[in-house]
Amino acid sequence: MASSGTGPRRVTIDDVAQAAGVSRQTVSRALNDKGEIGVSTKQRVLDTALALGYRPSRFARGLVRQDTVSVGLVIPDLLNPFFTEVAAGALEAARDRSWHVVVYDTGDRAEEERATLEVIASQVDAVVGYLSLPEDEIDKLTRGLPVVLIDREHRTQRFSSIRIDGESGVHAAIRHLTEAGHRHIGMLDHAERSEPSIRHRWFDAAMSACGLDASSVARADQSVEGGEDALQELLGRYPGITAVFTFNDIIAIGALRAARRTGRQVPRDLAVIGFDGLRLGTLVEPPLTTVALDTRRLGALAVEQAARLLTGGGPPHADELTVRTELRLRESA
Amino acid sequence: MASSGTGPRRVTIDDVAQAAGVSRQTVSRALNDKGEIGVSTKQRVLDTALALGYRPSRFARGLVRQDTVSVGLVIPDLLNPFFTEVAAGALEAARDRSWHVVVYDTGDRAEEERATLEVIASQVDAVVGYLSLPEDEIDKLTRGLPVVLIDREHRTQRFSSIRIDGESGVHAAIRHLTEAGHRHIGMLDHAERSEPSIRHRWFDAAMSACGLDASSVARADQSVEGGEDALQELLGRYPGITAVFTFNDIIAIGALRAARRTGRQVPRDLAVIGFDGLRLGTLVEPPLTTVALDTRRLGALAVEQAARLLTGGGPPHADELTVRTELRLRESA
DNA sequence: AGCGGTACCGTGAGCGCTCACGAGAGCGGT
DNA sequence: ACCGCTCTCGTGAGCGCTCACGGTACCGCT
Repeated sequence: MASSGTGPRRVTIDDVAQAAGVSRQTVSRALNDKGEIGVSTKQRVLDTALALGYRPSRFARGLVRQDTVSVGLVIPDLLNPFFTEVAAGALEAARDRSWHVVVYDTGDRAEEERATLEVIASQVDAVVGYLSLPEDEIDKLTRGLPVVLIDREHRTQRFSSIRIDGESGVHAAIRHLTEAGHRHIGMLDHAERSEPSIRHRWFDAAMSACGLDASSVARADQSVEGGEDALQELLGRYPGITAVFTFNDIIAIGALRAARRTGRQVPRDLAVIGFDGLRLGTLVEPPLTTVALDTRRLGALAVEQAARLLTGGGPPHADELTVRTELRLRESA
Repeated sequence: MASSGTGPRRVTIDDVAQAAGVSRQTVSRALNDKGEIGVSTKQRVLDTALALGYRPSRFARGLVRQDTVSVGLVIPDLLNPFFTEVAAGALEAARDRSWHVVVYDTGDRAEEERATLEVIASQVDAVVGYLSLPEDEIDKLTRGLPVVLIDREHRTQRFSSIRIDGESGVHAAIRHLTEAGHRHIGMLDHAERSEPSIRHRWFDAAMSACGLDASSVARADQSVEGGEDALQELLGRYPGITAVFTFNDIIAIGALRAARRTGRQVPRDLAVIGFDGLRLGTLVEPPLTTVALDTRRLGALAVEQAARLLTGGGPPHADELTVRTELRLRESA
């Protein structure tokens, strides 16, 4: 599985000790900058250690002084800017705790996720991230490991999760559109697990609160291309649409491109509002209006919750587990 | 430093063994799905393990069967799409080897990089990434650990590095511009370590090969805003400029924005060519012409080289350590 | 009864390191 | 000469786990 093979035995602390004519403990002292050691001996030990190519075993060290924590961060696709930002937030929070973060990119494949969880269980102290496997399977694979899910509903008490509260944000978005005179608003939903997404439910609620019909929906892959295709389909099926709300910014950007390609001016001919508030949205033309949330906080909260689970700290306040959203007006709507 | 404190002793394999009325070995067999164990005993052991909340120590396990490798990936800013892609490449290559990747984001601060390297030395088997500290300091902090630098020149034999060969790509870019009639071409260089970058040297060489003057240069921070500011400055100092080549795509995108803001049409009034070939470049308006390289391969090669260093494999061919570039024509030039 | 074989399970050792302790040397003070 | 103390270094134990053994029970067969 790895490097060892039948190669030469690794250089241990005892080898160094013997070569330098001292005891293990003295070598340890030299390497860890502890006191209780003469300067000349220290230098001699350090030299021989270097000469022998000695490198302490992190396992042996970790075994005795149990002071390092590492979390596994599992995400479907690091190249998706949304997950990148989540990861960045997690890394930052981990750094504050001097935790180590082992990152796994599953490529959005269930099989990879399974394999990752399998191997992760024996490598980290907690798991954090976007998991898509069924709960019972996750439970089985992680065997008691603390698990923090991000943006996912779950039934069992077995897991924690960080939630996104998009209700008010989506509401504000739809209200904004109606105030601009839009009556026929469509949505590009994400195609996950056949059932409609939570974001779609927020859309439904907001639409009916405004007395509008929310049935103009198309499904999109979570990619720019997916957004392009889906907008084409949506406009084909419901030609009267003057505005779209999308599952996320990536899809919205696809919609922007498709709109341009079909000769529509945004927002004049078609208003577009995304979801996530990615930085990327400021770079496209026109800059994307979006229901923004603090993505980095999403990752940060996840590791903080993992920390609580690990130390057995009390249950957190609900708002420590949810991030709120707000409408961020730019130029696409 | 971490969770332990004076908390209750952790549950060990012996605790489980005692509670289940069996030996350690039997517990081990149950947990690792080895044979030589009765089904009923196995179930009983598994149950008590779950009940006690037992989780095997990765250190103890790693110590005895030394079969897990992990690399530390150090990058200045995960949110910079370039580094994101490099990281993705590294993750993928690591997955192929079933290695673990511990990611550290230094935020481009020397102090963080130092702290990271310090802690990394006792946590991983090799270090890979973008390091900006002086060589001797890196050497001191990593103490014999295999280190693979990306896109950085180095003097000592102590390190390996993955190089970018931008010469032909930049040449093609400049040639493309001259063939389009441009005579006055500027560059937005990155402001690192006061000396001009290697990319700037390629620019110099390509310009003089075309018989042009390469002195119109401004320095930019490695961000969109940095690119905006720098283009303003460049156009202020050299008003005759009709085309710019930039240190990277991020800066180029800033240039695009600044051009639009100042009422210039790209590429009609100003041609822009970036460097890196980020996906992001396809999303901006107009799509960015760029000197493209395989960023993900950059990361992948780095971990592959780390693997060679770890196994003491022979020296690689030179082209296994460099990635080439090519001009990718889109619409900004 | 005796034998080999199979299915289970336990025992010692050891992975490489650090921690708590103790030991010796040297030195000054009384 | 004695005690104290400081500085330096070594020794046993143990972190939690797996591996290579060795042992017991029970089966069927000659």
